[in-house]
Formats: sequence, structure tokens, C-alpha cells
Amino acid sequence: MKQKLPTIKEIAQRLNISPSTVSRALHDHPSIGLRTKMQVQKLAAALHYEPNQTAIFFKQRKTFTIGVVLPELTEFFFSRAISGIEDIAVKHNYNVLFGQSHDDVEREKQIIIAMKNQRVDGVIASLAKHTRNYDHFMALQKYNIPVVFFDRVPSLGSVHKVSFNMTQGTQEALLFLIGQGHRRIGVLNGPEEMRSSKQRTDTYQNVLQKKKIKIDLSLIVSTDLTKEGTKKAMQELLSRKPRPTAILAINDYVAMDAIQFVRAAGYKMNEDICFVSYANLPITSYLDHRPMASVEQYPYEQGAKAFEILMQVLAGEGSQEPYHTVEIDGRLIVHEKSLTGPNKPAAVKTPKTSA
Amino acid sequence: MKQKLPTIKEIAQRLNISPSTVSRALHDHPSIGLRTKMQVQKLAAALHYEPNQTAIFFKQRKTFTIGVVLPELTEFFFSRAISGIEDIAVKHNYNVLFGQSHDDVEREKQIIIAMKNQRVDGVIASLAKHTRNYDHFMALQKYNIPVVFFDRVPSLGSVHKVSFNMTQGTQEALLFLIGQGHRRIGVLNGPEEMRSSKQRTDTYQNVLQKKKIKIDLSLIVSTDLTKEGTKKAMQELLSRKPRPTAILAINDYVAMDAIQFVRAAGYKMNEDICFVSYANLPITSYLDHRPMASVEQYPYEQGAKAFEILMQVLAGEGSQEPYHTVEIDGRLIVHEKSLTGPNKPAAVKTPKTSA
DNA sequence: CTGTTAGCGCGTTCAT
DNA sequence: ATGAACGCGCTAACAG
Repeated sequence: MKQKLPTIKEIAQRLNISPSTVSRALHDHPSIGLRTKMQVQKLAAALHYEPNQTAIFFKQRKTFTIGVVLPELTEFFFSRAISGIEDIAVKHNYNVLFGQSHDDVEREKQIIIAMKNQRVDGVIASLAKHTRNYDHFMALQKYNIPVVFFDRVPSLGSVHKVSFNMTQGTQEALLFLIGQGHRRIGVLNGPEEMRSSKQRTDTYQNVLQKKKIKIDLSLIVSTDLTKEGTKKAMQELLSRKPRPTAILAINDYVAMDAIQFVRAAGYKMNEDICFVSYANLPITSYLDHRPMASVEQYPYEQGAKAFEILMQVLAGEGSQEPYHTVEIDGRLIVHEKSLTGPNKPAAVKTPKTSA
Repeated sequence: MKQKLPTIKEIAQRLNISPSTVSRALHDHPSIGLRTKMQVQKLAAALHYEPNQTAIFFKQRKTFTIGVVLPELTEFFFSRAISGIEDIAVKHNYNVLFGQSHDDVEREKQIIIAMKNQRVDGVIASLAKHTRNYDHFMALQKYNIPVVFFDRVPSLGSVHKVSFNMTQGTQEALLFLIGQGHRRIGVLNGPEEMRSSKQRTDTYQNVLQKKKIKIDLSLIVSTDLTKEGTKKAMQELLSRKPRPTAILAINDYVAMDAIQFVRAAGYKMNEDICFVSYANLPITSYLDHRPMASVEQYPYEQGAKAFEILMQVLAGEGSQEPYHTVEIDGRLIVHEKSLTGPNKPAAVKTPKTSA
């Protein structure tokens, strides 16, 4: 049995006053006599009275709780993002309820339903890898639960979203590689459902065109992000004639798998082939052979920004519009050298254009 | 304004029946006529009726929500653990509210208070690094909110806890090193407040004694887990005469910092010195110079187990006792070789006993 | 300044 | 087989 916690009613009885007086006294309502106020607050403290939030939530139709839906918590990007969300949420006295979709659309739907029933005040979400239908999220809008997407956002105009400016980071990355003398640049892209994959492809074409470099679309291949998928994709890329001398990989995890593969295949890193990637995982600083540079995506800031937008929408009671769309600029972080000391790779030479 | 969601009362009015009938119909109560039941369920579906959980929570004094308090979500161990918790929680139709203490005791207290007010059904927690006073957690017990600790558990008998069997894993690790011929084994230990630090020290002494190896306590040093702290600790260790030929590090992160340092200082990994550690981070498989072996701590399983215990306690209504204490055995995972191909380190030779 | 009343949405008696 | 009534704890509207 749950032990009975003190309630306003109890305090009222003990003091022979009415519950509403107690309520007001606890809230420092101006129209309460100093004497009674003191009495009430003293007794409340003595009994360790704490308001029952479930009752308040129920009455106020507000839970001060937001739901966060993510694909995978163990991915650094997402754990860092939710960390940002939680940090800001705490400052605003909000609680965070979370669920991970594990990139499973069905589970994503289930989580959304649970959150709707919980009456969360709002939702922050990053889509599952293959989510193409957004009905379950749109349902939330109908119930006046605002949704702010981040990173993996739907391709719709009529939503709030914080997305990563793929163009900016990708341009920097490609210009860096071109500056290093590369002309055959391969792309280890993500699944095609992901918006970012198309954006990367588009930017690739634009940049190369502007730099008057011949565009070979066969240099763009997709990986399903698994180690096996990446290996297959790399094999394809290496089979191109002439083979690419540099690879732009969707993220550091994929880059690490790819690097492992090409090294095992006998290629010399940063001589035969080199990598540039996204995510800028701190952990790569421990690698002897890491991507030469990586586009920082600022997950913490993306999460924090998403929360701020949610607050704004919640403050703007009901009027969903205008839709907030924030783009976070990436920044290419060039890794000057391996930090691991004597065995660092040789300085980058201008790569040969063919094997 | 929140849009008005359909309620039982509304359905009742539209059908000219009483709310209680609707409630019963929706719950498949046996005493409801098939006709009315169908009617109700059909209308409910049409209106997209969903019960208001906040009302139910309030009435049932049960929120089907558990709170999870962790030091740092971005640490792989913890994100993996909470992942385990959430996976099981979803299966039991529980929601997960979480907060991170960032190893700050004050914030830990604040989170606990918030969770108490939220009336979570139970709490799963891993302590902040320097938490030595457990009053805020004990307060929860008073409100009949059970707490299950995991990994970083308090040194009290009267709590539910899932802890890591430091002895088991440490023995395996030390025997492994001794088997490789090492006699001077250093320990990069954690802060002394952490229970695990003392356990590691104790096991160290026991194992060496049993193996009739001279014990030199100056070979045990503490790091505050920062890169700087680890560097200082390693410097101390390397200054011992004769210097240790192997290091047992508190976790892979610390080991990586230490390895980076010793390599920069010119030591040859796995010849001059080698490392064994804890955590078995997947990411280390990408390192050219990683710990020779690492003790797997099964964070996912620890989280899942903690949740199961919480369920048991919740089922056992009120009777906190007996206190559940589960120990998870570690297992030393020996990394046969670097996976990164041709540049793998030479096979381990019996190390020299001095520099 | 304070008390009374009412109601949030639901499930659960207790009566028909 | 169904309805009426009640109460969870709190706040707010409406008296006084």
C-alpha cells in the first residue's frame, strides 16, 4: 500500500480552515493574512507536504513534461543531443520522457501514442531511418501537442524543425579535399530515404561543377550504415576506374569501418586514399588513422535549440504557425595530426590520380 | 488553447447512455450488452478517443512511469544501460523519465525531488561520482517509491542494487597479466569515493598474495578520470622503480588516455608496457593500440536487471524487504589482435621486468 | 481576508 | 445490463 502523503485537505482540517485557503497560502496569494499564511507554511513544512503533481497535471492540463523520440540512444550524436535537451529542460522545470525507436517505424508509432496518452506538452523527435510517412506525428499536431524535429527531419514545409545545414558542411569538406588536390572524390552516402543523403549528393554536384571537375555519379554509393554494407560500398568505390583518391563518408562510424577495410586491403591511408567525414566524434582522436577532417554537427546545440523552439511554440498557445525552421551550420574540423605521438602518419602528399 | 479531446462523458452523451456504461464497454466488462458495447467502441474509434492518462494516473495513484537517474548519458556505459532499461520498460508498458546528474550531487537531489513530485512508481539510479550521503534517496523510500541502484551503488546493505562483481573481473584480468609473465602490475584506479576503487585494490592484493607476488602499494594510483589526471597518474606509475610492465586501468577511456601518453613518451605498446582495462568499448576495435583485454561489464543487462528487480518490488506492494542484491559477473574479453589489418602490433613478448 | 462550491476524467461502488 | 453517485487532490470562480 502506498503510504498516505499529506494533502492540502489534511492541513486544512488540522488548522480548521478551508482547503482553498491552504492552497492560496502555499502559493503566497496576496489576499491571505500573514498569520494564517505562516501557520499553513509552517505546518506544511513540518508534515513535509509536497503537492501531488499528478493532480495538478490533471487539473491544469499541462504536464511540464516533454517527450523525446530518438533512433538510438547509444549513438554519440543522439546521446549528446538528448543531453542538450535535458540540460535546458531542467532549467525550464520541464521533465523529459524518452523513447528510442531503434529505427523501427512501428516502435516509433507506439512511442508517439504512449506520449500522446501521457499528455506530454510537446515532443522533440528525430526520425527513424526509414520513416517516410509522418501521419503519427501529424496526429499529435491535431491534439495540439507541438512537435519539433531535429537532425532527421521530415521533408515537409509545415513542421517545426532544426536541421543540419548539409550544404555548408559538405561544401567545406569538398573544397578541403579539392584544395588538397583530389579530383576523384567518392561519396559513402546513407540510405536514400534520408533527406541528408540527397542533400549531400546535390551539394556534391554543385561544388564539383563550380570547380569544373568532371562529375561521375558512379562515385556516389549508399551504405545501410552497417559494417557489412559499408564494406560492400567501399568495394564498389574502389572498383571504379580510375578509383577515387578521397572519400566523403556520411559519418565517422562509417568512415572507421571503411578505413579498417581499406587498410586491410593494403591501401596506405592519406597516401593512396583519404577520408573526410561528419560527426567529429571525440573518440577518433585516439585513432592512428582517422579521417583527415570531420564536419562537426553540434548535436548538443541542435537539441537545445529544438527545446527552445518547443518553448516558443508552447508559449504561443495554439498558433502553430509560423513554422520555425532553424538550420545549424556545420563546420569542418581539420585534424592537424594524429595525437598519438611518434607513429603518426606521414604528411599528406598530393595523391596520385589513379592506382 | 488545448483542443478538447473526446472524453467518456462525451461519448455517453452522444449515445444517450451513462458514462459508466461507456467506461465498462471500453474495458470489455462482461456485464455489458453486445449491442451497446459495439456502439460504444465504434464511436470511440470514430472520435479517436484515447483515455486521458493523467486522469488515470491521478486516480490510480500509479503513473506507470519510472525515473532513471544517471551521471552522464553520453558515456557509453550509461547510454547502453538506459537503453536496456527502456527496452524492457516498453515491454512492460512503462514510461521512462530520466535525468542526468552530471556527477553533481546537488543536481542529483533536485532530480530526485522532481521525480518524487511526478509520482514516478520507482527509480533506478546510478550515483554521482562523489555522492556519499544517500538521504535524498532514502526520502523516496519513505514515500514508498522504491529505488534500485545499479553500477554505482551506495555502500549500504539496506537497498536494492545491481552491482558489478569487481572481484571476478579483476581476478581474471590480473591472472591474465600474470599468465603473460607480468610481475610489476600498476593500477590506474578511480577516485576513492567510488566503491569499485576499493574493491579493485582489495582484489589486487588478494590475487598477488595468492600468486606469491610482492605487493607494492605505490603501484596503485588514482586518477580523477580526466585526461590530465590520468596523465599525472601515469607519470607517477612510470616513475616507480622498477617501473610496472602492465597497467590495469579503471576503464577503456582512461586506458586510451594512458596509452596515448605512454606512446607519446616513447614506450612501445605491448612490449615495454601493456594495458588491461574495463568496459570493453566497441570503439576500441578501431584502435591500432588498444588494451590487450577488457572486462565486459554488461551495462545493457545491468539496466535490464535493475528494471526487473524494480518490477518485483512494485509487485510486492510495500514490503521493501527482502533487499535484492544482484551481482553481475564481469568477463575478461581478450582482444586477439588488432582488427585493422597489416599494421597490427607485433605479438606480445614476455616483457622485461625493468626499463 | 476567507469559505463554499464545483469540476477536471476516470473507474468503482452501490443501486436498480 | 445499466445508471447514479462518489472521490482522487487541487485550483478557481464565486460568494461573503
